[in-house]
Amino acid sequence: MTMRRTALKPADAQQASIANVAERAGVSIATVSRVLNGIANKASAETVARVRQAVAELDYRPSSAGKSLRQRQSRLVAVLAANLANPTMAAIAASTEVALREQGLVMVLCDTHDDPMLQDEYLREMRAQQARAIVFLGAVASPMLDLVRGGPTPLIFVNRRDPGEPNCDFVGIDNAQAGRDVAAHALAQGIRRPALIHAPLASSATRARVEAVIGSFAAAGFPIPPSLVLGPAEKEHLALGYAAANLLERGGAEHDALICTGDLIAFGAHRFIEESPHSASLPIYGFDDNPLNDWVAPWLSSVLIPYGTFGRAVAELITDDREGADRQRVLPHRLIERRRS
Amino acid sequence: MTMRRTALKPADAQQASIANVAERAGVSIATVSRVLNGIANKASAETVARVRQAVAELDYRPSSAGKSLRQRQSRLVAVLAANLANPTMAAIAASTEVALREQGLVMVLCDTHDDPMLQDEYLREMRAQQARAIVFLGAVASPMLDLVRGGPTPLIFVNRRDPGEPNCDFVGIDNAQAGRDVAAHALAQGIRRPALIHAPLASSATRARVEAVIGSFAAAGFPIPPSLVLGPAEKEHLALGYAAANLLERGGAEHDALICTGDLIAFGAHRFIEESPHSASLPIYGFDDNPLNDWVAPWLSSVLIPYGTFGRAVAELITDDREGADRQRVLPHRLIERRRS
DNA sequence: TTGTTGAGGGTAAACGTTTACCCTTGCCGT
DNA sequence: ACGGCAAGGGTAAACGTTTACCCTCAACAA
Repeated sequence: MTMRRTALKPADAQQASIANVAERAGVSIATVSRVLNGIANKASAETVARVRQAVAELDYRPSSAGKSLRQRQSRLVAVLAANLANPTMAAIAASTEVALREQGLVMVLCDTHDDPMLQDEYLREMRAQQARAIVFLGAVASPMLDLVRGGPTPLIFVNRRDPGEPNCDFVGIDNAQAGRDVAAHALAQGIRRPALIHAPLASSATRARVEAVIGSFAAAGFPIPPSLVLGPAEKEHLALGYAAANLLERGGAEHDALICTGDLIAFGAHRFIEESPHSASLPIYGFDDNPLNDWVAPWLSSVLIPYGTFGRAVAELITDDREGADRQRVLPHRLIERRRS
Repeated sequence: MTMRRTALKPADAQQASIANVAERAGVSIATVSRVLNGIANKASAETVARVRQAVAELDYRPSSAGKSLRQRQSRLVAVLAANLANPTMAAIAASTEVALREQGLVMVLCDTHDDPMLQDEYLREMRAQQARAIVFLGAVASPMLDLVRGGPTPLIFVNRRDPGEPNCDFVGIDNAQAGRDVAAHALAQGIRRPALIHAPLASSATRARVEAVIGSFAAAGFPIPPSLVLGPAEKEHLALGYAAANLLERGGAEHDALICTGDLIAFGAHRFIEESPHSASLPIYGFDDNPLNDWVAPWLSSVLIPYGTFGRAVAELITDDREGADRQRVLPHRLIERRRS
C-alpha cells in the first residue's frame, strides 16, 4: 500500500487559510468553520472526519486577524503591571500567563511604571487590539480608566483595587487580616515597640496592612507612634527601607522589631542594619514572600502571598460569565516565620 | 464664538472606524488611510488638517485586526522565555517591553518552561497571530523551530544562541571574555584552587563561560579539576548550588573560591556555606548580577550583564532591515567586585 | 396526499484596513 | 493646440473569518 501523494506545502508556503482546508476537504468554507467551532447538527460524522484530516494535513490554525475582525474580539488579554522590576509583579505575570494559555488566551504584558499617562496609552492600544480583558497589577487612577470602566471589556484588579471603584473584580489576599496576623505574631514574641515602615499610602493593600498593624498593637495596649513618612524621592522600596532604617537609628528611639509593608522595603532596612556598626540585629517582618527569600533572606519573616495561584484566579474571573458569580477572589495567606540561626 | 455642536460619541459607543473618520472629515476612506500612513503628495494641507481633526475628535485608532488582516502582519512581538521565574529573564522581558513600545510594537510574553513541545505550541500560536518577530530568551531545539527558521518571521536569540544555527540574530555578551575576566580577577586575588559549579552544559552561554574559566586557569598553570556534574534532578539553579556546595564539603577537597555560572547557583551555594558550621567563608563569583544583589548578596562578585539595554538591542534588530547590517549585538559586561565587609 | 420537522450544507454579507488603478484638473513645454 | 505630468482624491478588491439565511432531502404524522 503506497502513500497517496498529496500536495505538500512548499517551504515558503503562506499559512493555510480556511479556504484551503475547505477545498482539500471538498466542502464549503462555512462547513469547515462550523466543524472547527463545534456547531452541532451541522455536519455528518464523515464530513467532520474529512475536515479534521485536512486541518491536520495542512497544519491549519485559524488566523487571529480574521477571527478578531469578524468577532470584534481578540484572544489577547492585557496585563498592565505597575513595575515589572518588582519580582512580585513578575511572579504574578508568570502565573497568569500559564493560566491564560490553558484557556487559549494570549498574554500581552505592559509596564505602566505607575504612570497614568502611560497606563492610558496602553488602554488605548488595547482597545485597538480589542483585548478580551484587562488585568491591572497595581492600577493607578487615570482618565481612560474612568472611560473604560463600565465598558464591555472586563477589568480585573490584582492586589490593588480599582482606585475609582472598590467593588471591582478583584484578586488578592485579605490584607487587613494579614496585618493582624503579623501583629499577633509579633505580640506573641514579646515585641512591644516595633517600627512600622511603609511606602506612601497610595494603594488599598498597603493602607489595609498599615491600619491593621496599628490597630492590633493599639488594641493590645502598645500603641505604635506615628509612622515615618518618606518623601516621594524614595520611589524605590529598597532605597526607602534603607533610608527609613537610617532615620530610625538617628532618631534614637528604641525599637524591638521592624515591620515593613513589603519585602523589598525589608531588604533595604536590613542592609542598613547590617552595615551599621552599632545596630543590633532585630526581628524583621515583611509582606509578599518569595521563593528566593529562603535563600537570600533567611532572617525575614514574611506573609506568603500565593502569587502562583493568582493566575488561575484571574483566568477564572475572565472566563466565568455566570451572573451571580462572586467577583472577589480572596486567597489564603500565611505568615512564614524565619529567624537567623 | 460658540463651539460647534458635534455629534458626540455615546458612552457605550463602538470604537470609531476609519469609515466614521472619513465621513466626518468629508473625504473617502482611502484618503484617511493615506493621511494616517503619511503617503506623500496624496492630500492637500487642508485635507490633512480636516482628517487629523476628525481623528482627534473621534479618538480614533486603527483596528489592529483590520490592519493585520490586510497587511498579513501584526504589531505583536512574541518573547519566548525559558523560565519567567528567573529574575534575569524577567529583567530582559521588562526592558524589551519598553523598547518595543517605543517602536509601536506590542510584547506577548510566553513561558516555555524549557519544553520543546510548549515552545512549538507557542510558535504555532504566533504564526496564527502573524507575529512581527519572535524573541527567544533561552531557545531549545524543536521541530517547529526548524520549520520557522528560514521563514519570513525574524527570529532573535538572546543570551543563548539558536541551537541549530550559531550564526543567528543574537543579543548577549561575550561569555568567553566574561569567563576570562572572572578567572583573571580571581588569579590576581591569589586564588589557585577554585571550585567551578555549573548547570548541565545545554546552553551556549554556560559552555563558553565554563571553557573560558578552565582555559584561563590552565594557562596560568593552575588547572581546575574536572567540574562537578549534577544530575537533571537538580533542575533549579538554587537547589543545584546548594547541592554542589554540599558535595564539595563532603569531597573534602580544599577550595579557595567558588565560581558559579549563574547568580542563582551562587545563592544556593552561599546558603549551604552559611548554614554549615565548619565551612569557612570564601570568595564567590557569579554571572548575571542584578540590582537586588547590592541589597541581598553583598558577598557576591558577579559579572554585570546590562540586561536593561538588551531590550533596545532587540528592538533595533527587529526594526533594522538594512541588508549588510550586523545581526550580532555583543554588549559590554563588567565584573562587579563585592566582598563581605 | 400534504405539511412539518430536522439534518446537512451551501451562499454571501460583514468586519476594518490598504492599495492598485482610475479619473479630473491645472500647468508646463512645444 | 496638444501631449505630458504631477497633484489630489475616489472606487473597489482583497485579506480570513463567522453566521444569518436559504435550499434540499428524508422521515414522519395527520
